Amino acid sequence: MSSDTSLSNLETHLGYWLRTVSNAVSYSFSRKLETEGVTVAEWVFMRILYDFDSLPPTLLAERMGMTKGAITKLADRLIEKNLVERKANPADKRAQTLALKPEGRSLIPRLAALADDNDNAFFGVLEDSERNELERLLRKIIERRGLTDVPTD
Amino acid sequence: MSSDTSLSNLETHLGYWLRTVSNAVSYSFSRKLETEGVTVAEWVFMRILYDFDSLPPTLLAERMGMTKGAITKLADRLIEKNLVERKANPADKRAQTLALKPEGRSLIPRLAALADDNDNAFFGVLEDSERNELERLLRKIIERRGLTDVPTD
DNA sequence: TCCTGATAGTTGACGAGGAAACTACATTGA
DNA sequence: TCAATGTAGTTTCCTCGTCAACTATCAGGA
Repeated sequence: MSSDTSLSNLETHLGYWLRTVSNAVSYSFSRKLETEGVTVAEWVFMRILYDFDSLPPTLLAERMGMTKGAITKLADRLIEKNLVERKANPADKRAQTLALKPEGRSLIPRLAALADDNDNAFFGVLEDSERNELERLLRKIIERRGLTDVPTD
Repeated sequence: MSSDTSLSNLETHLGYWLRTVSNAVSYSFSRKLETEGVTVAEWVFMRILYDFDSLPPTLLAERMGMTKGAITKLADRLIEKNLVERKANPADKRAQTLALKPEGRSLIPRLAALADDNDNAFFGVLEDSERNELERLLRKIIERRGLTDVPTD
């Protein structure tokens, strides 16, 4: 139909493929997490907290590539669900710190299992060497580019 | 600190890396497209239409992995911007068809250039062979899994 | 014919982020 | 000491997508 044969195609952009696969993976993951009443962002949030006693919202925002505002709301939701708690910082009344409650902590293994399942469902079709290569390439992009292009406020 | 050393880590999931890179790429792309007053979804929508005289919303939805409802709204926005038009189908009064207006069509080359730029900015750090491999792996996943895990209504 | 069930597209409620303005507190330095 | 500036989080408004209910139309029998 169209004319200009030299015009780049959707499929010629790696960003297109990346978005397509990533959306499918995340959508499927969100469906699985739904059974535990949790979203993908909430999983990431909690999984990060799992490795720390507590973290300030700003750090969470940075690690998750989200704005502070989004973290405030994410934390609100998790507190509402009784999975996370806010702790005041006596040394600085502006600051606070977020931590998993025992209820949240005990949920993590089940969520991790779902994450494993989901990853397998998609990347299990690749050979081990291919999975390694995919990870290497993705890491390389992040490494070289930094994650500069992400909302920071 | 945390206890269970056998628990899978965020970074062990390819889905995590995929999401991270994909978000960065899309976010950066959306910033570039903003200069032309268009979103990423609008670009994809228009680029698909560019290769056809016209398509029914249902087909667009399928190709884009979005719901019919989202397509309705996306089309509304593009019509509002005078880039796309709805055509009635005389043979079936329920059906309709979407097509680029000349204004929309003439915008495509500029948008394609931005897509090229963006792709380069991220994937230019890879060797040619690495880019090919990345595309191959992503295609393989889609091929084997189908795009079953995407909202369908 | 007309009734039943499928199909095309729309709508409204909702959830989740971004942007930017805002509040409260802290720090610095004249 | 205290004004100016900086920093931590919150809030409001906006956009965009899903979901599910809805309208309109069509197709296939009894």
